[in-house]
Amino acid sequence: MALGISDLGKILKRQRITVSLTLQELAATSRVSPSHLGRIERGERFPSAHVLRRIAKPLGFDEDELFTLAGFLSPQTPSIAEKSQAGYSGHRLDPYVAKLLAEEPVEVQRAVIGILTMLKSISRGTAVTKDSSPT
Amino acid sequence: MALGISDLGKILKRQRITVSLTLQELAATSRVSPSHLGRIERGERFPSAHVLRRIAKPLGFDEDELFTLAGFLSPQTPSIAEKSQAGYSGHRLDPYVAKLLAEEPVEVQRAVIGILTMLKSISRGTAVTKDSSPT
DNA sequence: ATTGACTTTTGCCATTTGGCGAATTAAAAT
DNA sequence: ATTTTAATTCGCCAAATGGCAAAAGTCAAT
Repeated sequence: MALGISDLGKILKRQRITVSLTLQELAATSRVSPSHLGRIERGERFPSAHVLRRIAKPLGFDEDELFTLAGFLSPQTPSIAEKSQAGYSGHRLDPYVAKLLAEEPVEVQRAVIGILTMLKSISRGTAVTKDSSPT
Repeated sequence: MALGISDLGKILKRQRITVSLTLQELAATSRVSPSHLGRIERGERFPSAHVLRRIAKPLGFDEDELFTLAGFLSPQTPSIAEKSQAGYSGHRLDPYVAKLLAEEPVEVQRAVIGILTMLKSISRGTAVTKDSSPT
């Protein structure tokens, strides 16, 4: 990881200072003890996700921004379903398909995959590549 | 939060089963000990963010999806709100399904929907072995 | 200097996470 | 059935988190 624990501490402290909060004040609004916050800032402790979440807004951070900073979340996570519309060029899930399928219960979704897998293995065996697909 | 720890465990276990991994296999690819994974699944331990992050991809989850599920991230993310919020009771696209389907060309994806629609209309209208049950 | 009110740091401790190895349970194979 | 093998759970332990209360350290006005 590119980001050491003490770096995170420095970032947090700098941010706390620029929003001009004391450890106690931040502790009060975030419900994390001031001593613990202090140790986090000087790199003696590593904040858990819960703590990170609590101090995010009081410091003016986005939750996932802080998570990324802490190395919990990787820089930008491409979500497979909707989020990836613009991203993935070759392999992406058609939004219309995603929408329709999402309305089915999960068991049905999985069953669909099961059927698809069967069909694929069948067509692998019999080699029927007919490309006469109507639009 | 609406989601208890044992729910998360159940979710993780179900997902592990559907991708057909054993605890040891998941442990191997995620570098989390099988015993710990087992305890997490049956709700005896709560996974830290690090662990959550490690097991996300092997299970076919999105990182932030799992984080949201675990209550670390709030489901505030604009466009995908329903994905995690309406969440585990119905109207959401299973990430594993999405992943597999996304690897197929769009025509295949559409064809799958076509088949699904056919099956639904069949089961609605006639077909399915009806033994003398008047409605 | 000294008192006073704050802010930060430190000691100590309860609780939890997570790993390792052994034991138990489940599954296969002979 | 029994032996073999793989999978899950249990016991124990090291390490880390996080809180509380007391001990510094700061800075102002006396």
